[in-house]
Amino acid sequence: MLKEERQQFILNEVRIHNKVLLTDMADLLNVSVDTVRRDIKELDRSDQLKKVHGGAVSLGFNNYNPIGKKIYSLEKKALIAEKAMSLIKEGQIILLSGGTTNLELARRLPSKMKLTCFTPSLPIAVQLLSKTNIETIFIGGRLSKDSQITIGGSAINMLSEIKVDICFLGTNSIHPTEGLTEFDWEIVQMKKAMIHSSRKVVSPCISEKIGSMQRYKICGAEDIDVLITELEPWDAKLEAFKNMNIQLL
Amino acid sequence: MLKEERQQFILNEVRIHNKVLLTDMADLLNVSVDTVRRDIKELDRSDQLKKVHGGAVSLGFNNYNPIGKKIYSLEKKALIAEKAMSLIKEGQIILLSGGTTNLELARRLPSKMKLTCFTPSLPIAVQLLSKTNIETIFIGGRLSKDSQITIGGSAINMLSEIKVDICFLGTNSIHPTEGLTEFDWEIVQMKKAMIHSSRKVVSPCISEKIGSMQRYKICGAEDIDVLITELEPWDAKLEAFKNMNIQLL
DNA sequence: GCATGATTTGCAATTTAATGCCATTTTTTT
DNA sequence: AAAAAAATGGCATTAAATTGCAAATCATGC
Repeated sequence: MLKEERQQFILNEVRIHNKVLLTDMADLLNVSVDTVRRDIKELDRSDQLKKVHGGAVSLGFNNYNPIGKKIYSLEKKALIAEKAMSLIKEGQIILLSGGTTNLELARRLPSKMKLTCFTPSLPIAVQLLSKTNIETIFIGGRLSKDSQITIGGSAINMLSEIKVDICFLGTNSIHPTEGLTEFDWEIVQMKKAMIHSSRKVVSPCISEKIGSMQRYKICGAEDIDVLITELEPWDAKLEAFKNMNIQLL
Repeated sequence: MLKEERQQFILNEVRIHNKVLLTDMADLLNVSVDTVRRDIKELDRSDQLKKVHGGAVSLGFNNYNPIGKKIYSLEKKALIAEKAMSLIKEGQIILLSGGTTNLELARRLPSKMKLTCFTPSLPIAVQLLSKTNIETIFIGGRLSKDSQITIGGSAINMLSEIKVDICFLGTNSIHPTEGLTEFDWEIVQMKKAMIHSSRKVVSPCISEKIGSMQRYKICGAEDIDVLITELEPWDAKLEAFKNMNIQLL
């Protein structure tokens, strides 16, 4: 196998997953990690990806958390995404907020399923490009560099003009009494607008985030219709949500 | 077997597989690897493929943009992008249409330059994410899967609400008398709206596209302010544009 | 037909590049 | 602070490139 092929492969993996692990690449390509490291170093020097400790990430899609940890919670997010899939039916209009869990969901949407999909998230839009039967409508606005979604008046304005069947609301913090909270004020505004534009609100949320709280409130826990976690339905952490008319998945 | 035949065969293999191994070719053609090496060297010198350690790959083998399309005539586009850079000044508000030439331009924008940048192009937005001082505003709308830009009423609407200093209008076809033309009607609408929102219209355009024509008209050649090509200013192809009050770069 | 010169091809010696391995240092995680 | 994972730099091994050279092939003009 040519060096160029290998590098192309790595680049391709990065394009698809937004990140790669050195060890995975070494495994898949049957070369030593040193070689992959050298390849990634070259690709980094030629600005085709960004080298990070343990692997590489695609340019622009900055992974602020270390890559190893990310992979770990990725499994939970994958599980949540699988569950979320069961809520989606052919022909529906859905709205995907940002966040890596929703990105996992977007990745899993079958190419053959006819859907209309609104999103303010750049990585999700990129992911949806490859799904031939999904019509993607991007919510325009000012791009926030760290969350990689559009925010601001123009985006909220565009949201105010739509009504979708289901909104998958990437959730950073959820608390039985305090509800859904966020660190960033502008994102709060976006999420409020999203809830307002949706008939049904689904909150995919990994268990670590249950019970946590941040500065600004988006809505009460009772305002969401479905809570999806990677936990089994009888888990203690979910107890507090059981008499709230929330469907637990 | 003639040398010509052999080289044609190699070229064909490259076209089909995007790569060839030196040893495979030597085997298939029953000649020594030295011969194949010499053939590949010749083909490389005449720009028909790219020679690499151990074989050859097709031209443009690793010219991928962030979303995964190959960029052809990268060199020319890079040159145009460099020229275009000279038109941009700190603090300006610019509008970048889609197209790979503009993508090259976006790639070159210095991270430290303060700019506000509107774009309906997904790859360009991704590229701009990593530029810390550039505020990016994404024009929302329906995403066209092949051009990877947003189109449709919503996008045009958003464009109608802005006014920028310079618009870099990726150009598919330009003709001295027929003006700028496009194949896709929806993109025509977008480009018309972009022109309308801009004080100054710049058309970066590789020389192959000069003189060509497509189905729908965007605007007359005289409606653009600057034409940037990779050619020298005295090139014959540019003659027709010289008495049109267009700045040539 | 065949001698001549140019081109093409294969071979061998040498140089260069790619890869893997390992000891050491740095970074990350616990 | 200790342990684990990853990065770095040096070195050895192997594969490939380069160069020079000689043999083979070819076109040509006589």
